[in-house]
Amino acid sequence: MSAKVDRHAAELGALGNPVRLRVLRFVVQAGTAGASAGAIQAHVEVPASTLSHHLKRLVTAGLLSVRGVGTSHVYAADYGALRRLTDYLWEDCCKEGKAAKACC
Amino acid sequence: MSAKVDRHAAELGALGNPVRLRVLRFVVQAGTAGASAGAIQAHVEVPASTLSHHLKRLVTAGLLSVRGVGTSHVYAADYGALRRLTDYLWEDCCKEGKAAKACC
DNA sequence: GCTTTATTTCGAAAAAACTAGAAGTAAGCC
DNA sequence: GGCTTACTTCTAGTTTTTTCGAAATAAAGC
Repeated sequence: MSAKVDRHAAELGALGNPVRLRVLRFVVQAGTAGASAGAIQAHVEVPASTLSHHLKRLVTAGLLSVRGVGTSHVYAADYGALRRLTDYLWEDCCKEGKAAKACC
Repeated sequence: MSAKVDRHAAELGALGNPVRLRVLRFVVQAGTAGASAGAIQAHVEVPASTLSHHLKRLVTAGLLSVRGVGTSHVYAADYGALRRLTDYLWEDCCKEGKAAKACC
């Protein structure tokens, strides 16, 4: 029960960095085909070793998946995980509020 | 333009901690009336000084607002900010994808 | 098998986050 | 004015994050 909060907090923490957030959005926009580490690097413009570290964290958090294609590593978004995460933030919104309809 | 990414990354970073995520959900569920620091503390069970630190960060990130009521400090969620944040993650989803309808 | 290309792992230093006890502030009550 | 309640700020120690050059790995092509 508490594991759920921890997992989602880890996911949010993974997104709580400008470089990683830009990476995630780039990959989300790339669709199910995903994007290679090289393509991502061209977009975010950070050293390869730094990017690799950030990609690893996004994968560990479960927001991205990797697959090897030749010498390239292709990253794709886990849309299900992302949906569950955004839904979680709004879960039971205003359940205590009486006259509160404006919020959700 | 880059400020937007940075701001949202700061918001996500603010949510990237189990204690703060539990706080946000509690306050979101409390509706527009909000919840006092004391009520929040009873829910998350951390020392007052630790909680105060976390609350401050959520306010600084713009996800929560505070107002003083007597000796109490009442925190309320900024539903607009939260909505903009969750929308941002899905913005332009699959815009590069051809046969990708399943994701969004 | 050697070279190139693509990316990850190692290592190490600087910055930031997390935690919490102790002390401070501020409103309300007697 | 003094006491209580409700929080916040100060201070400090520990852990985590962030960064990136250099070295390592791994698949392909010649």
